[in-house]
Amino acid sequence: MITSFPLPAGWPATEARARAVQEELRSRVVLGEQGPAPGTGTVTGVDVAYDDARDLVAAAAVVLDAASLEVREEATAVGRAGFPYVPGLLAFREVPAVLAALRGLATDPGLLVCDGYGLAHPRRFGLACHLGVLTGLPAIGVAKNPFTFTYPEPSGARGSAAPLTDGAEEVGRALRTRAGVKPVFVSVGHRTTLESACAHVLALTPRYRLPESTRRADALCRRALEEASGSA
DNA sequence: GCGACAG
DNA sequence: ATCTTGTCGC
Repeated sequence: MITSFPLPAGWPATEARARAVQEELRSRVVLGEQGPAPGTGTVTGVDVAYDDARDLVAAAAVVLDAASLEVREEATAVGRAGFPYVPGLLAFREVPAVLAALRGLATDPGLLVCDGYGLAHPRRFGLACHLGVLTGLPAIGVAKNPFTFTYPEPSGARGSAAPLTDGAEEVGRALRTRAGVKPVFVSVGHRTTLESACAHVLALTPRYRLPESTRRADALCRRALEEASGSA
């Protein structure tokens, strides 16, 4: 079923307003909190898939048991994308759909694992920060690319990490989740620390480069998009 | 001005 | 993100 996503208060219509919203909301990011202990409670992966031709966006939220990585609950939401993809403004394209999917969960999401950045962002307010602030949940960002940031290559061993930097500032970490495979780029979203975020990511990657939470959410939102496209 | 640029 | 064949490896 295709729905119309409710937009959060003050939702911007232009890029300039969107950047202003980021500048304003970033003061609400809570840093320094330890956050949930890796391997305990629940962890929720969120991801979004698109069908640009039909202007469809599908979001998925998959709750995993943090210890066993078994799926506890899943939810999806499909609707129209209300914002184009603009580097640095990804959240405005994905947040309404993700919030709709999260509202469909009965289980406590625990930690939110987002596909993209948190503090590793031009204005230090990436998708993971945005979702964290709007939901109040602890959140982290796990991206597949370093974006505009730089990092020294971490050693080839799983678990090795190197700082992801913007000038002299460490905005995240390049973390090797599989030996000899390109690292993932982890950053803090809300209510947790970079060390804890990296520990969570390692706990979520026993076998593949990307967190199980992300892989499950990715597969689910693609499926939801297929079903919606087929019946539209 | 031009290129780069999370998903 | 998405478009796409074959291919190497566990």
